Amino acid sequence: MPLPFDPIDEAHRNWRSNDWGAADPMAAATSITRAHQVLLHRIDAALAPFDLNFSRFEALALLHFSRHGSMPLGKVGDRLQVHPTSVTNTIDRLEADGLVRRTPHPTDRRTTLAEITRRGRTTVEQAAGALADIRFGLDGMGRDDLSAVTAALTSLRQGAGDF
Amino acid sequence: MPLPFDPIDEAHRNWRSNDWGAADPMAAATSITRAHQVLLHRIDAALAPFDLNFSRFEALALLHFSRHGSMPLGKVGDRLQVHPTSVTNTIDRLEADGLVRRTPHPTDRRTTLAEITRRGRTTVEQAAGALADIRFGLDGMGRDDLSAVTAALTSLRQGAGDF
DNA sequence: GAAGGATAGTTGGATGTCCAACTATTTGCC
DNA sequence: GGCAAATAGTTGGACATCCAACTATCCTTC
Repeated sequence: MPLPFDPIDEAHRNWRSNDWGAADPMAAATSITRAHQVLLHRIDAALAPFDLNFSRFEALALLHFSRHGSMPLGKVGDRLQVHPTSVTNTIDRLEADGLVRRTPHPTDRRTTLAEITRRGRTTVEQAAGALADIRFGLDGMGRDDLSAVTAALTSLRQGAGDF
Repeated sequence: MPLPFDPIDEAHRNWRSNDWGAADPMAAATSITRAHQVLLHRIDAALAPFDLNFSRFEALALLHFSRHGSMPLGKVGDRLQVHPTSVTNTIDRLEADGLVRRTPHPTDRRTTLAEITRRGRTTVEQAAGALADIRFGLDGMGRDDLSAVTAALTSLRQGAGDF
């Protein structure tokens, strides 16, 4: 049941004809919002067989690529740009599924390390394959569009102080 | 506390060197996810003085631009691409704040109309101004980047069956 | 070397989204 | 006409995210 017109294009026209200002940014922001929604849905569907969602997958992949297969929880949050409470939640769930293990930091007793297990490694590799199969939900976008989006959003992320 | 490197770029390199496949789509999907997170935070902050979030603002703007200032709840969900439950929640809150009013459909007694109030109209106009002031959280992106993103994501939305 | 402030992680509460199931109405079909 | 199927909206439950507040530990500074 697709709409007979592009809703964002329609909104864009309305904003312009009513002089609400910033019509172009409005269209871009709305596009990003909707794209995120579509992607998340597709990605989570592809990860469901592994009992993962995108957040848990990202955390697992981060640990997998880390030098020692482990990392302080706070650092996980910094890297994935999520709130400490979300890290707690994410790691809780991964630990319950045996994909990650909490370990005390060798010298700092405040710190807890998340360490990926053997099962975590095999799972994340299979899950990565599933995501690659669906091209991260981006089917329908060509190579050019892909790199255009990534490049254009880099300045936004930089402006937000990510790096 | 920005990271000393671009985390998505880093992930991109890891994916390539480990032959996990679809490294470009991965980078694009992760960029969109993070961009959405940044935008939503900035937009919600700008809307907070009006007791609105982005969802409620979108619903209000949709009603404002509608021909009769009212629309069936289901149609609101179709246009904003959100679940019926979310529409109920959104309209509940708008109605509690006196920005919208539920009205029975004149001929179909299953249907409920959401009708924007006078206060809703003045609020949405002020809120739109606040969003225009921050360029929808997209400061840091130039005109070209803006239109590039919107254009590139159009094919994604179309592929998702939006229109 | 002890006190005050910073840092790491968790808990509880609020919000928002989705899904499954439900009620009430309307439509389609014989 | 009447009954099955479709449609509109709501409710309750699951889940994820954030914020504020809290405990435990470390660091700084005098």
